[in-house]
Amino acid sequence: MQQDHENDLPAYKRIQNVILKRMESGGLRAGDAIDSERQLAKVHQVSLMTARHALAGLEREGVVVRRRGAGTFVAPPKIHFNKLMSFTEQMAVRNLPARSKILSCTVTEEESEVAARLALPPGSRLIRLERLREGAGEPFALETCYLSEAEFPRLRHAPLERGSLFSILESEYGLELAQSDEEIDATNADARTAQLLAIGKGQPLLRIRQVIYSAKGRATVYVRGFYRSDRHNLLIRRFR
Amino acid sequence: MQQDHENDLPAYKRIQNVILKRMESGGLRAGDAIDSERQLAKVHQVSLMTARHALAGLEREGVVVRRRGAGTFVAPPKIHFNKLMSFTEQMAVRNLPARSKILSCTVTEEESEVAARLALPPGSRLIRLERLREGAGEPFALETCYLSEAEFPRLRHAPLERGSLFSILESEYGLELAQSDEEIDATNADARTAQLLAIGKGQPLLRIRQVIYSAKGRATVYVRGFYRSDRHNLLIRRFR
DNA sequence: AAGTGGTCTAGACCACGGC
DNA sequence: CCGTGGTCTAGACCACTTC
Repeated sequence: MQQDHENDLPAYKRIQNVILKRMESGGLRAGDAIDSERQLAKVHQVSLMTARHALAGLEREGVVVRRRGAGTFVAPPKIHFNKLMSFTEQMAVRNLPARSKILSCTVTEEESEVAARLALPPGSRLIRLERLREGAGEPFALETCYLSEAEFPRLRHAPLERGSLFSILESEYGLELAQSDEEIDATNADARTAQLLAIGKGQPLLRIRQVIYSAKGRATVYVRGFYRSDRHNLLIRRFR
Repeated sequence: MQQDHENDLPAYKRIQNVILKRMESGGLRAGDAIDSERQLAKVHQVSLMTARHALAGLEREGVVVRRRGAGTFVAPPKIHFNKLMSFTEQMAVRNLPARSKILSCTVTEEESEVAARLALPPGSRLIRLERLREGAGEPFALETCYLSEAEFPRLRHAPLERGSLFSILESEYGLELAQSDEEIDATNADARTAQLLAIGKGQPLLRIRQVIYSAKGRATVYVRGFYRSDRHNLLIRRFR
């Protein structure tokens, strides 16, 4: 007997899922003890190394803390540092209602610099989507994102007003987003941006230019955003 | 026979060290194949699981890439994203000469908000060090950092003009810096800051407020910095 | 002393990659 | 096809924490 039985997941992942589900459902709270390796091995009918593998994976992801001699415990609620999240998700964390107004959605062939950042030849046809982001009824940010039209042909006619772009990419195109590299600086609002964001001209803005990569390492989306610095705060964690 | 022989390191760490040493010495370059699990097991006289454990650890740290069916390879040189670096170190990466002008170095008891961020009681005596950072002869940033005077009594009389604060803390006080949490937004330069940074009043600045933690998890340094956005670009990597 | 995680063994079969 | 990493077994001893 070996490997999976009921479905095609490896045993260690099944164990992880059981634990994760118990945490989501509230059965396990921060600080609570998780079943020990030996208990898990017995309950799930696997060897000790497999139970260990499951817990080690959860520890690497930060959802669990292991203390020798003591046990394995649910990690304290993690603040989402350096997490790539859609605007919708960011607002959800803050418990704010999110809305997006689509200002334009066109195809351009003349943004060669953006094309280069997406590793596409100059002159490539790019979907250019400009959106005004609102949280709690207040304008929050002005975001322009670019994607290859060849790669996402139907996207222009998708219900972009409703769901987030991230979720459409993930569900409709099976795209798995993995990471983003971002370039951050400060600028002053020009007249149009100021008007859209309902602030005075010359007010300071955070400018974030990000290249979002898929799990396969492909540069997939380019986003340039201007964020009201009185409404938005970037939180970053760095390591030595 | 089991566990270590020649020294008190676990076998999997000894294997890792052998590989790391071979990479440092140039014997292994980016893209080169590492010995397979089975080879390592045979060479180091350990079981397959132990050799696997060694490679899995190296992969987690990003020094190695594993491809099923193909092998394990030295990872491409990693660009240092989200790395906590001193100003001096940042300049060194860019090959720019770094200089700092100390504007003031005093003790304050009235910065209760900063004290709170360092987990000190309000009214604590704090060293307050204000420095103008210059790179390539141009003013770059205005940084004010705070430390507990009780914890670093001699620091005020250290040669701060010369070495970086980081290196003094690490060498003189044996302090091991581990991470920093940073809050980033944009502001406009006020009159004094503008003059010091040699820019026009109202020009956009990146404001970074960071709490630097020691390896023991203790909040040790608080830094508030204003960075010329025309000279400085923040690079960040986020993960999904 | 009892229980925990950390390390380790000596094998096994599977899925995948490159030739 | 053969070699690779991925998963897994059924145990073992050690170091540590908690009681």
